[in-house]
Amino acid sequence: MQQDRPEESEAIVEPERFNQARAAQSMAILEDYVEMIGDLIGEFGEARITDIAQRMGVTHPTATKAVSRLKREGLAISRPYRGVFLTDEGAAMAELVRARHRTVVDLLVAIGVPAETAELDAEGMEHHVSDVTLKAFEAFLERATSVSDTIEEAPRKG
Amino acid sequence: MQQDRPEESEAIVEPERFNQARAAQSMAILEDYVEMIGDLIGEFGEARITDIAQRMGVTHPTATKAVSRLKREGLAISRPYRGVFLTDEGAAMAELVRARHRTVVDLLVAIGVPAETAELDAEGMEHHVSDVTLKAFEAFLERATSVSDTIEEAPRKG
DNA sequence: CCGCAAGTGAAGCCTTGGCAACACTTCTGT
DNA sequence: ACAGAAGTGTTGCCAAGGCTTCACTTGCGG
Repeated sequence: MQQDRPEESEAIVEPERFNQARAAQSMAILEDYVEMIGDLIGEFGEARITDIAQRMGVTHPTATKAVSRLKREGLAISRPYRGVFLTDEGAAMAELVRARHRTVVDLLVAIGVPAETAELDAEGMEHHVSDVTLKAFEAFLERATSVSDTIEEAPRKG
Repeated sequence: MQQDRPEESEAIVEPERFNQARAAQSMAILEDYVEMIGDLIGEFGEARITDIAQRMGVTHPTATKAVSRLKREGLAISRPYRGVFLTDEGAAMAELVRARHRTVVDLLVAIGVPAETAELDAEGMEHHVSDVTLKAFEAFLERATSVSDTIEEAPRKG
């Protein structure tokens, strides 16, 4: 019953994608928090633990712990009983994450996914979208947009 | 500096997508193991802990623990020092996961993502693709396929 | 048939990301 | 000015998913 085991090369390549997926996962929450803190600072001028916790749907100790990790990673700073702020690095990450999120949502919508579903699914998917894939998404959207312009604007003008 | 806080409705809806993403994440590893076990059974007639561990890129105790969880969830069965097998439920899940994986990879490729990158990114993304989105992917692929048929076959026939 | 290598299991540890409970600050209204 | 409410921090707990180490079965070769 036992056939030959896969070649060495296969055996080594296979697990890599799982390792990569796991690595992406460990960044995912950090990215979510950074983006959220960026949003809050944009809206209120500061990000408070309670607000972060509420928006992330977790309790405040969980948010505190996450912020600790962000500080350890050099993405955020904070002083006791004061708000949380992003470092330059953190702000840059927030911007990238936000842009990627938009692109993923736009792509899903362009593919034909309902906007609300796109928003929900993008939240989980976005963290696994590599730079290469992101570029492909952008290129596709550009093509799709010009096509829909042709279709939608022609009658309007006519 | 402090503006008004968001409306109640926003405050409640916001966290939902994170909760959903987290729930998907907790299923992700289960799905990966189930699919992998299905693959191994298909190839060798049985799935052994060592092989599962090797393919997943983890040590064997980790695989053992994962299998324990699968058994607890009713997706797999096993006896000490014997292989691991899927229940009907587990086999059904494996099939769904496999099909979804293929669809996601195909979609990425259709969008213009290099095959190898598509494979890597799909591994992480697939677990966050809802049924609605999957349906949209399938519909898009059907359209894209017929279009490329038109483009590719026309010159061939001419 | 018996011993040793490979495979498996079990225990214990780490980190992460949740939680609740409790302690302490800050802020606010009287 | 101060008491209570709201916000924040701390501590300790849990489960999951990693790991290493060690013990035990299995199964195969001599």
